[in-house]
Amino acid sequence: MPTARDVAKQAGVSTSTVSRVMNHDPRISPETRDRVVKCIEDTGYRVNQIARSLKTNRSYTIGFLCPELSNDFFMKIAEGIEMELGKYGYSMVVCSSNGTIQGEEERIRLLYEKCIDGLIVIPATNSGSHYQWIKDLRIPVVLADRLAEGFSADAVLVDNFNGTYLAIEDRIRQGERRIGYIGGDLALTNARERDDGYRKALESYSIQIDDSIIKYGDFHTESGYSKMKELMQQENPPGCVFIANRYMHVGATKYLIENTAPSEKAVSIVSFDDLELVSSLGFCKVVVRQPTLEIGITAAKLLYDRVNGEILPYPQIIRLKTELHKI
Amino acid sequence: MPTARDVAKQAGVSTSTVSRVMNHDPRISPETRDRVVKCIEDTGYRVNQIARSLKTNRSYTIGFLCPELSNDFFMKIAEGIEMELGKYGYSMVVCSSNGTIQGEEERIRLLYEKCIDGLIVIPATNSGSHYQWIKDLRIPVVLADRLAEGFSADAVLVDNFNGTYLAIEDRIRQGERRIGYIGGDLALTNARERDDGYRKALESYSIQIDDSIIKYGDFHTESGYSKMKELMQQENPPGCVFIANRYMHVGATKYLIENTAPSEKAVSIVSFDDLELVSSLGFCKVVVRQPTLEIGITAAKLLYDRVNGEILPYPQIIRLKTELHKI
DNA sequence: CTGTTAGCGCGTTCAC
DNA sequence: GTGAACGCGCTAACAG
Repeated sequence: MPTARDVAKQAGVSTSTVSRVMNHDPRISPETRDRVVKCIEDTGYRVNQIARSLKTNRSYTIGFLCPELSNDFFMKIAEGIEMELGKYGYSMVVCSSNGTIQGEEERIRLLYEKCIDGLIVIPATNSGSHYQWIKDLRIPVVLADRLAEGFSADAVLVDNFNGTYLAIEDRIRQGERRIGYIGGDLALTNARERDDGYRKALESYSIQIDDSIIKYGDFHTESGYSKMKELMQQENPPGCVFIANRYMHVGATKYLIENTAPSEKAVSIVSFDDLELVSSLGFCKVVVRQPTLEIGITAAKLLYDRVNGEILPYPQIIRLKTELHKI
Repeated sequence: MPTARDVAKQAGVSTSTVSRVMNHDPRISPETRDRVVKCIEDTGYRVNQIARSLKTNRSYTIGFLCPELSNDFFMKIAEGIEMELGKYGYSMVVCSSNGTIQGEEERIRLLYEKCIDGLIVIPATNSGSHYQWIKDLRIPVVLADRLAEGFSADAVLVDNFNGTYLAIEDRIRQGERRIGYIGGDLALTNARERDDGYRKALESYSIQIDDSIIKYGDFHTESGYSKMKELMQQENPPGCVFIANRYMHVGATKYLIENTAPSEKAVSIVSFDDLELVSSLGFCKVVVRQPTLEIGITAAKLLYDRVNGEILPYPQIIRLKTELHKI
């Protein structure tokens, strides 16, 4: 591991000169620069970012905290973040909170000790007061996908309400009157907004809300399966079901495949987010698509601006548009 | 951001004492410790890991480099790594190589500058000579899922050959004689091993290899679709097809759903890795399951041992068992 | 048991 | 245009 000193010695200059060359300081003679550059290449010298960070107080590292890693949706967001911040030489420490507040607290402390320049988090629960701690330490925080109660901060979300509203409206216009609902945990703001969109759409068309065809899962596959089962086993099942996210959509579809005679396909599905395959299966008629990669990119841009002291109104709540996609 | 000095001043001790308290140095009087601990809590002091790293030459950070982030398989591995190394206070910088050597080179340099203690990589291509650079700099490297040519290192893989062999054998015993194959890019060692397993199984049962029903995709959904299409549009399509990974399995299944009359289900599928849904669809009869999370955990353990100078034969090539799962 | 000293590798004055 | 000197926050070596 050659250091600046090694390069300096070999080039017959001081370490400050090496530092200047590394940082493209203009007031350095071409000859010296060339000589130093050559020695840098010869020795294979690379700045030690740790040492640099200590001096400059910037780590060029940001944290990404989400409830779980093996989740396509979260990781698509991560991908967007990496794409965007990678351009500026940032790297990303990825942490899983395991869906708990304790997990989040632990990870946040860890990230703070690592001197991250900023943090992007997908809240695991509806509670966000513990984020305040790191924010007070002057680390910019950007929420993604969901808001958190008790914590006001920059956030990048999608238009859950309108997306859902339009999807339901579309089904109503197709003549559907009895539309069931499989939602997510209402503690999560995105789940709540989708819920609101569903109810508001029915209300707008003077359709009575029927609580017996409204079920709440946890955004995971199994709950999609079991909730769809509950719906279908009623004496008067809905003719169409809205499902609030992709994983529950998979589970619900699984139930339908296993329990529907090939001829009927009585039930249709409307869903937030689709998955491969699902569209070929014939159950799903309409999908609300969200710009997942964009969520990451936008959050990264926002964080970048905050880290670099860009003057923006606070907080920035950015809503990205969803898109109604008919299959 | 309070520092050790602040705590020291407040507790009326020196910074080394604070440091000792932080590091649980036993030779420190209970009274002093208590006083210092109290001041630590009062000030909200946390070690600056950057400064610590500079001194100790350990960052307690490892790198995880993989071809893409929005990939369930890779991220399941990442999850395993985080679970295991998180126990020891490590965090993980996640980078995407975008499937290219240049991407890998870039990221590796970045990670080196960040002074990672070790690196786990899922090779993007069959070429691995560029990993040598960081290994020569005394950073332990562990490969996951695939090997890379021109680079000998620790690796955690699954038993691709046997897994495939047994799956094919099972089908042969079920009376299947004409078994097609949709493989991955043979540049990847895991794809090659699965290929060998397929061929060897046919050979063992004296079944002639028929190149017209052997196709190669790229492990992504679209290629699964198009290769299955090619197979099915032949005059004499296979009655059973082995598919070498989950994403191609999804694509292939998609083709079958869209092009198979509900009554027939003429073709059956055997696959490496299943996905939700796929098992309910009736096409897939046998799946070779790999312990994905375990790959990550095992790679992390191995890396941990290397980082901590554990004496182990070099290189360690660990093969995890796959499991034949009938649906 | 605890304080003093030195230095990790770099960037940044401030001289020259 | 370049070098010497200092300090970022911490830990390790040596005293006492």
